[in-house]
Amino acid sequence: MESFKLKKAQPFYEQLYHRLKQMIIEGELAPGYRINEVKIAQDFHVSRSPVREAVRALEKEGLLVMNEKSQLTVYKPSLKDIEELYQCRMSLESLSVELAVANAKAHDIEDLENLLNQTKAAIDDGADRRMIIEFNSQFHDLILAISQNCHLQKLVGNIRALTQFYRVMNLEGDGRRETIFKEHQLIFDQFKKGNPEEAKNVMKAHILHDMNHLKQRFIQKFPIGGDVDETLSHSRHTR
Amino acid sequence: MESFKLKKAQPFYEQLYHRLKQMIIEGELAPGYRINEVKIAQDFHVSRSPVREAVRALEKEGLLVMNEKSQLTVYKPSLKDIEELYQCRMSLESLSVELAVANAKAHDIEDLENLLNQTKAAIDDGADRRMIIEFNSQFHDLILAISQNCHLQKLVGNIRALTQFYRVMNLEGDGRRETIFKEHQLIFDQFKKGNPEEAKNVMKAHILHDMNHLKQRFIQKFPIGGDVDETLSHSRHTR
DNA sequence: GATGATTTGTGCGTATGTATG
DNA sequence: GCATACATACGCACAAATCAT
Repeated sequence: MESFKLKKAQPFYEQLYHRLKQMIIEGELAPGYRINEVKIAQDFHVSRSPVREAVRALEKEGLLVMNEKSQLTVYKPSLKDIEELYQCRMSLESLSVELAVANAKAHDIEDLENLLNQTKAAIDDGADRRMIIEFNSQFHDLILAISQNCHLQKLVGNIRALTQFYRVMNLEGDGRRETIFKEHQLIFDQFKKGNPEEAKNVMKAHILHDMNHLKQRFIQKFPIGGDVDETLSHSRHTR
Repeated sequence: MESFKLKKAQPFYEQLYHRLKQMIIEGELAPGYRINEVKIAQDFHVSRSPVREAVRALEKEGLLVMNEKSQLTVYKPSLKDIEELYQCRMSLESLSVELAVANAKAHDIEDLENLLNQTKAAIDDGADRRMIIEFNSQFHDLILAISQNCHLQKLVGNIRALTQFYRVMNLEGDGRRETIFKEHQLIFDQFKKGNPEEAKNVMKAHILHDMNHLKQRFIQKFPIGGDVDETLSHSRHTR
């Protein structure tokens, strides 16, 4: 049963879109899980109309997948997806940082520095995983914002939902927090130097490292054929 | 022996999505035009439910824009959009061609060559604009297909709708058909040489040239503030 | 296959909110 | 402001497709 309360502010379909997205990314809706419009509607105490509209949007983002028989299931990560998505990220985010370095005003650089300082403090405090993930995401988002290209932001947004699937896994392993932080620092250095070309290279290397780490973790966790989970598709009879 | 499969009719919301998209790209629905769900539903003799679902999808693609008061209007091109979108294309399609050159099998290279030959023939025949646009798009699409990265294809698809807005304008001007063809040829040369790195550069240059040409045309056509059209918002009383 | 149970697709009524005069 | 017209958001009912037995 779902106890999430709907606020009347945004339209229902909008709120449902965000909430369902969050549920998928956080694993509340397991990969491969079959979605049922009626059940969602009941859980949220709304009709199917807004649910359907939200679902269409999630489909376009790849978080929900529809088969030939109009059945919806939750996105299921795979090794090939990691490779494909991180190739895309390398391409888009290296453009992002290139533009950002070229555009950056003094206060932008300050913002980045503050964010890194906060992150450093959080790491030293042994802050919880969720917070580190959040700070790391913010670093990439801030650069994106500084780059001042709305369409680029949208595109990165389009795959972000899927890449966030992997953010948790990305922190697993020895010294990952520190490694990622150091690489972010390297990117920041190029902001101070005002060198877009080199910033691009460092960003590309950073995302490549993440990708390689993820691929390795993924193979370790799901050695056979890359199938994430077959057992969860039955957890449907909640109601 | 192959069994003959009948296609099941697509759901209305799916068909509406494609049709509306086409209408927007081809200018049947003018930029800035205010969309009315009820009217669309009446025009297509369906109810508002499938219209709403189609509209949500188009919104996510940026072809329809919703303002704070829940009013929908058709996307309106701008100079800044040209720059932003073509920067994104440079990034994504240079990745695309890089991967494609690395992956390309003999038959892929043949396919590309055939396509270029057809294009050449069409240009020499003075074929109609629509056909040239189609061939040029196919060239980029084929490379994308060869690159074998589904997510990359999706991302390019996400901005394609908007860039197609500009494809017509892109052919306007002296010798544009020939110029574009020559640049496609240069890209193809790198396939034969099997040089991904250089293919990338040539592709980037190609899209940059298109962008610069478009910006110039755009300024010529809409000198004041980049506003495409104010007069068309009235052409609604079709029914 | 035939039948009942699910689930998706679609039409339509109504409430709420927004523009217009 | 006020009344009217109109657009959108949502709920609900029924039809069509699919699944299970």
